[in-house]
Amino acid sequence: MGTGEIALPTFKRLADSVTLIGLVTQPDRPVGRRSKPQAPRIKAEALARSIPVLQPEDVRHESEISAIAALDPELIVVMAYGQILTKALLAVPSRGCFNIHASLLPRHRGASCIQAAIAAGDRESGISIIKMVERLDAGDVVMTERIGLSADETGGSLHDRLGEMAPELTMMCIEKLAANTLTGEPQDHELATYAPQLQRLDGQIDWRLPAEVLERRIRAYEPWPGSYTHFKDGRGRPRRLKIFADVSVSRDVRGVAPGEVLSVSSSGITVACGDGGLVLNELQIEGGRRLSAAELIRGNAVEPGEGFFSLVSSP
RNA sequence: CGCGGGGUGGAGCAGCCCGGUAGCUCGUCAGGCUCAUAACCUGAAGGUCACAGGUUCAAAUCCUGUCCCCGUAA
Repeated sequence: MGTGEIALPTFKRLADSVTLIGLVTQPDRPVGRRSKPQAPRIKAEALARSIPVLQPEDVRHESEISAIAALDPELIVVMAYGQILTKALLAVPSRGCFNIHASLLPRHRGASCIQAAIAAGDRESGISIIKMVERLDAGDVVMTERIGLSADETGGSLHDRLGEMAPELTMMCIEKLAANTLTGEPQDHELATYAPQLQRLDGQIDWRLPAEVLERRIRAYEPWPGSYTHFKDGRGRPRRLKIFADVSVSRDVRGVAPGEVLSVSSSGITVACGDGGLVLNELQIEGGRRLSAAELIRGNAVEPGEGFFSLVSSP
């Protein structure tokens, strides 16, 4: 069971190595500019291999569970599926349900575990495979693999690295399971943290936060949900400004209101934060292309003293 | 036909509302200044103003249609 892109490498590996009797993934959702329903990529992969695909709107429903049970699975592997499995479903496969989770559990349980690791400033993250229980991401850990995070790590880069790591670990897990040598270790629930699902609005920057926090968050939220703020253009219209992960922290910034532009040069636009300042190097005005600070300055008059701001003031 | 921006010399933008053959910053090329330079000075090249049709003496600018790019919603 899986939906997210991160599950693709593992899905392909499983399809090549074991008998996949079915894929359960989220229904096609309308996405994009013309609201075209779009199928998860993993669905196309499954169809190309003639693997049956189920796309229940809600897997908690009895009829959906029996449809899965009808396939008579020995094992269910879950990765970035997007729905919570109920007790009844967890009991379907004879060898159980295992979840491949993109963080070092018990740290960062939940949907945005990858972003959370970077935003929290963690030095390392990794993949955990757990035996699933009813409580979200709380089952015994059966496999773990760690990797270090680099200083310029983004959500996207970590996502891809973890996605590539998962197949190997998954296969090891399955081999041990087949040999009856798989053991699990209970999580220390006291240490658990939760990373709730992110919304677009979460990408709005609150300049009152310390620059270091924002810098990490901007990296974590790239490319999803992305980071943005607003500014007033030449005609005074508030316009959305996307901020990409090429940012750095500027130290000696004092006595300036958060959100105020401190300096503008081809080497970046410096904005005051709650503590310190952020130097923005790569930006995109809504409707426009993604530009370096140098390019943006040429056509758009950004002056020191102007304010960047949030349209929805967060409490 | 979800909502909203936008398509103007190589790049980023202004001009469009109040029609009269195009401007700014940067880049490129040539020359100069300089120990030197991404700095400065002088000059030059480079644009069917997305495309098609319409209105008009005259359209980047007004009207209609088409294509393309971008942001964003459930």
